[in-house]
Amino acid sequence: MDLERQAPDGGARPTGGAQRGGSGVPGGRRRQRVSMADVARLAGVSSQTVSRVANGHPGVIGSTREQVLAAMRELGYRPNSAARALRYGQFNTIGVILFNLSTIGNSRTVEAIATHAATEGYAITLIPIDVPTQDNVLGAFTRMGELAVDAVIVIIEVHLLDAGTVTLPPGVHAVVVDSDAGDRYSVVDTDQAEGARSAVRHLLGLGHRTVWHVTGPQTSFAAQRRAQACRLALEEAGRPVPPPLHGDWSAESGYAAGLELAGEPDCTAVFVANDQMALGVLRALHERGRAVPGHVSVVGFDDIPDSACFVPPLTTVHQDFAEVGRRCVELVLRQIREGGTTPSGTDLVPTRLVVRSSTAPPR
Amino acid sequence: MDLERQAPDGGARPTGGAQRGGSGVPGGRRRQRVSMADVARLAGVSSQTVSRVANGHPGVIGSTREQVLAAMRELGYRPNSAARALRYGQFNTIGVILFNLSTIGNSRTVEAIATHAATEGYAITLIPIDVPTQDNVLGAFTRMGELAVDAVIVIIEVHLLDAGTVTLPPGVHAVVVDSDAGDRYSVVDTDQAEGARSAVRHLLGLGHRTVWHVTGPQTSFAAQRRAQACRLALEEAGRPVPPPLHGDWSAESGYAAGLELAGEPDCTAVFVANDQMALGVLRALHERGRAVPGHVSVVGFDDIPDSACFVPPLTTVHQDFAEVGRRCVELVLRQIREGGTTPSGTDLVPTRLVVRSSTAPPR
DNA sequence: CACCGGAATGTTCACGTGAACATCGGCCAC
DNA sequence: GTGGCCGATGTTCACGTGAACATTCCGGTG
Repeated sequence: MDLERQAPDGGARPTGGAQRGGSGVPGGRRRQRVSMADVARLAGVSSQTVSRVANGHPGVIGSTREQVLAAMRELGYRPNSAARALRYGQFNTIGVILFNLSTIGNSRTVEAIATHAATEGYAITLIPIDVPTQDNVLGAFTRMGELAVDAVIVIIEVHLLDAGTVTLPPGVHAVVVDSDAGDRYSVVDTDQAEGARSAVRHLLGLGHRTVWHVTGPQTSFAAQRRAQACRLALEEAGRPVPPPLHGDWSAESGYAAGLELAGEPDCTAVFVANDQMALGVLRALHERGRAVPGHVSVVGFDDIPDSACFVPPLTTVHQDFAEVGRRCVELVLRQIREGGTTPSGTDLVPTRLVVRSSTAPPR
Repeated sequence: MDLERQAPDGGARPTGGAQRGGSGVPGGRRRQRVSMADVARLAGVSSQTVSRVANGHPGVIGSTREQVLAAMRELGYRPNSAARALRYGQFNTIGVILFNLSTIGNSRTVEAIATHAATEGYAITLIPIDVPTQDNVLGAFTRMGELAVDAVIVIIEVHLLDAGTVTLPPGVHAVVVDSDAGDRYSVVDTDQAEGARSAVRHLLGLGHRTVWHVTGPQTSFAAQRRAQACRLALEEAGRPVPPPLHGDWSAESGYAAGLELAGEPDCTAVFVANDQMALGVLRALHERGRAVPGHVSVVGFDDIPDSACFVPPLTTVHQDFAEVGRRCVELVLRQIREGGTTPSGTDLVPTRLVVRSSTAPPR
């Protein structure tokens, strides 16, 4: 490979036209990068001057700059980020470790992270984890260390199976999404508790005596917090707390819970921990002839786009995933730039109750 | 060079404890990487020997290897991928350019790409595009060129606004998902036509006279192909072709189309181009008192997990996004490894009709 | 006992970039 | 006229790695 490159380099390259053919290579030859030295040779300057032009440094006279720019264009020069990274010890890349990209919330968050990072000149490197164990997270972290990454964002909404919380190597810039590691890392999260509370209060405010709850998987921090806030809100209001039903975020599990709820004659209001399970609940209630919101009111969580088209359109708690992603990037960049202390604490993104047609006063 | 480095290094570093603190840096000092030279010094060998151990090369005697490994562990050494990339001209990273990660299909595909790439030792670098113009794609491509990327996977299911198809710089390893660029690039895609055909045939087979169609956005290749295949299947069977209704993938737009369909008394069967719009159609039909599948049969496309919990559970065409992602990675890796010609052509992933309760013979 | 071969290890260097320093030339003040 | 200064450009070198080549040391062979 190097032989192949150096032969044309010394001989043919500086002759502009020939180089052009070599770089474009429609034929499918291995792409061969153009270096500063190539540009310098064509422009008749030193490679340092090319570097100065490339980085917009002052001290290059106009005519020289023009020559260099022309040479860059002609050769199709692009800086080599590996060399830059080596030089600077900085990579302009943020690593994202996550479990399960198939969740609407997670993919939204990742999208926001990527978009926001891009505007700041950072790229995103993604490492998915199939099974969320402490070992796997650490393994991903090691890979991140080997990769060109300046900081890491960890999106793992699930309790780690073999340890209570995520433990990261110290001294690494990191932000954790949706976890309770707030005392050790920067955490960004939706304000789960406030969201759940607003859902419960909405239902109580309509006149329901109490609110049943369908939880997410017990391994999920978010599910836990929503369930807890739901219970607290009921207790605060002095209402009885019905036993929670457990789901796993899937519509299927919501359906199962809904079938049970349909068998509870005094159940008039349900707060479901996410919209997909709410879809299952709606189906079950419909199949069992329990009208929504006539007999039973239902509130979801997430406000996925589809929820406006459920039958009936779902009252739900809106989560601002984009904002979560944005704040992650901001926090991480601040850490990188200030170079320093990992500020710990939790940054809560507020929610908003979206009232549609699945809730009404009890009859 | 070596003078400056050896002075502090030779002095302070090898003292294990101090170094440890320097590397871990809970205090917040800028993280300073441990290099091969550091390990070599501690182990009392040359850095080349460390390199040999790190890469599992033969020709290192057991005792030496052990010493080096111990030193690595003690210092927490991790190879610097930027330097490796510079050395090899290879980055072990695949770039993914995509428009809209919020689609279930896209996020699934990306997840599969990331997972599969990870098992092959490749990481994923993500660049999202907010508006799918040719310029933006080229811009993303330029960024990819600057970044450490060996190949690119382009996931853009939308016609580019200012040009018919995606045009990529020649001579770059690339795979395109869901596009018609099959004559110039490797393309991986779900077999849209076969899927649409199976949906239509299913409905005709149940005895429906013809099938109405709700399309996706007209800018989408996939939507186009599904619509075309739907029309062809009807024509082949000698059936009349009702005018297609146009949606934009969203449940909302499906709802609008559904309201129109509810006003067509002779409409007994609908093929909707994706499940989310089908959700809207179901809602509209329900609100207008058109029973599904009693009066109207509905078939979707995608088989998103929720569709099993629609009311009624949706008959739909299953898309194997994971397989699409897997094949993308395979193709791209083959191109990287064979170093050569971009094989063009289209690799079609088959679909599967999943029959649930939203279809029945006409009354 | 000189010599050879091969295994273990060390030394040199290049990858592309950019900071630090060196050089060169012109212009101004004395 | 000469010294000094400043602005434009060139030269050197290190970032961390690993291939290629060099060296050392050993046992074995003639």
